[in-house]
Amino acid sequence: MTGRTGSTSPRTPTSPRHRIAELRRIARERFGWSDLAPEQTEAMGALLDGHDVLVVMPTGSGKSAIYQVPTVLLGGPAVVVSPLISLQRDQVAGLRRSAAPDAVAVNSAQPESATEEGWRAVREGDAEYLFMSPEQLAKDTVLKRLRGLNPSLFVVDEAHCVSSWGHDFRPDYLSLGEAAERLGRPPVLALTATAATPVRADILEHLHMRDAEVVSTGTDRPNIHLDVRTFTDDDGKRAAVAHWTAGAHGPGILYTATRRDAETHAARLRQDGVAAEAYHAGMKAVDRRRIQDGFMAGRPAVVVATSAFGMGIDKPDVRFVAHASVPESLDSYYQEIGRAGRDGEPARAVLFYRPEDLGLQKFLTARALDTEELKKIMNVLLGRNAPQSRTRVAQLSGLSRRRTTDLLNLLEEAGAVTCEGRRRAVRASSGRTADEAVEGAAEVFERRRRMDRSRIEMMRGYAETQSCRRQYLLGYFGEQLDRPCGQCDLCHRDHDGRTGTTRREPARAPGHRAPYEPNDRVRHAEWGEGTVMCIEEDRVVVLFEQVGYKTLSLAAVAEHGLLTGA
DNA sequence: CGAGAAAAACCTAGGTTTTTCTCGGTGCTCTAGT
Repeated sequence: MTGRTGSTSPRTPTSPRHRIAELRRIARERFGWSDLAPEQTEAMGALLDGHDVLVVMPTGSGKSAIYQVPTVLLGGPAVVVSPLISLQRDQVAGLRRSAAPDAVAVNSAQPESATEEGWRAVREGDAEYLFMSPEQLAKDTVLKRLRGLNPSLFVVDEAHCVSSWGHDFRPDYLSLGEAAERLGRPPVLALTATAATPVRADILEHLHMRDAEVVSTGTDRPNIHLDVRTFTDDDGKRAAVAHWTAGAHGPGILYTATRRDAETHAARLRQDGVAAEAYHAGMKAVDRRRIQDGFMAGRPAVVVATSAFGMGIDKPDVRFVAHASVPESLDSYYQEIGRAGRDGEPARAVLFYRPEDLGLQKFLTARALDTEELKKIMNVLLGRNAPQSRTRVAQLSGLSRRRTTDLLNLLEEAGAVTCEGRRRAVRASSGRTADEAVEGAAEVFERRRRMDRSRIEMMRGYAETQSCRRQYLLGYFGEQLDRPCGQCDLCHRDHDGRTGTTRREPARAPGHRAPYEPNDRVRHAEWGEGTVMCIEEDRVVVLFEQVGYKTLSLAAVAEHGLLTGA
């Protein structure tokens, strides 16, 4: 096999129909997939035409095929950004077992010899898929080598991580767009199972996607029954969680907010004779692997876990996902319950809710901003005319590399610094003092925090809504469900009337147009412009760009003219 | 923001109540010391 360095594969112009037939043939012969869904071929076709594509499809519906099949036609390696090394391993192993082209991974958890062998295999055309973390793509040496390979696709798997992790936990996610540019800017493909409006915006922006085609199959998972149980005291809730989970039909996952709760709930379930194991990031890697593999194979039947568990779990027959405490957003919640019922059979999502639990989530999203540190960085940059590397800025300001990246991202978003050239060197924007820059960055930080807070409030909204849960949930993701779902606790309450409440009518009388429809653009005097997300019976939820999600009473809106068309 | 542990205060000598303190979630990578 000759090396691929320097060669670009010519794209043969073919008719769309011929091309789809070609994709189907490859899917069948190389991957063993008997058919492709229209959404899959649509996304593949767009990639072959050189477009960027954002795909929002439930896990298990064949998202990976969307880059795996076209890569064969494009004749260049695909760079696949994957958040977890364990995930990379699974994906590499899966491709090696098939008749499809081979895959390799580049990461710190394998011997250097293995990594070198991986580079060689891709260079000489023995492998077509190269899996790596965002952190790898932050390194100059890695980007240089990649550029020499002329990648045909830049794929970001689990792309919601850009939004959920990039802003603090794993800042290298925010530099992936830059990385794609530096390795020659092939078409960018972002894959995720769920993405609300602000998450999509984050993905498109930070991956530098241009005129991206959005392919979405709809978020709804109608076979998952939704249920919320509300409690006032902690002990009562704990007892109910233990009792319900012990009696539930597994396999299932019980999510907790803390590692300690994971341990205590698991111990209690074992006492009750349930094959349950705790799982969290504080455990040894071998134990985590053992529990995950065991769960896939059927034992333990129940994993009691923090949010560390789940990504890459594609077990079809998970029958329930219960939450002993609320997560920090509906984005996370839907991601987690989406692990239930992938086989299409009935499954249950139960949230054990106590308003006080929101406090922990508020704490976890309430990191403080150190303006002194921001100022140090700005003073370093303002004292120099030439652009500085990030490492140099860290040295000069006496801050860690990690912290520096974090703060520079903030300053960049505020327009106080600009990044130049291929090396992402930074310099201060002209005409701004250090204080002004710090103020701007603090504003960006505040806006982000308001958004985080408003997400928590939407979580509260879901738990406390009195209308259909699924309508609320889908509304959050910008989708409309025209009638109550009949598959949640509130719809059941309405149908059998056991609780004595009267059946609730839909928000609008027939033939009468509601004052607002989802996706309407509106303006609020104080909160600025926003988009209507969903309408409950007497309330409307609006996503404002500057302040996040807000729930307004329709009566108050009408009486005081709070919202105007924008 | 809230839970649970530890410390302090209580009223009267070692248990009980009140106050203070600490901790809480996600992973990569590189390096130093076994």
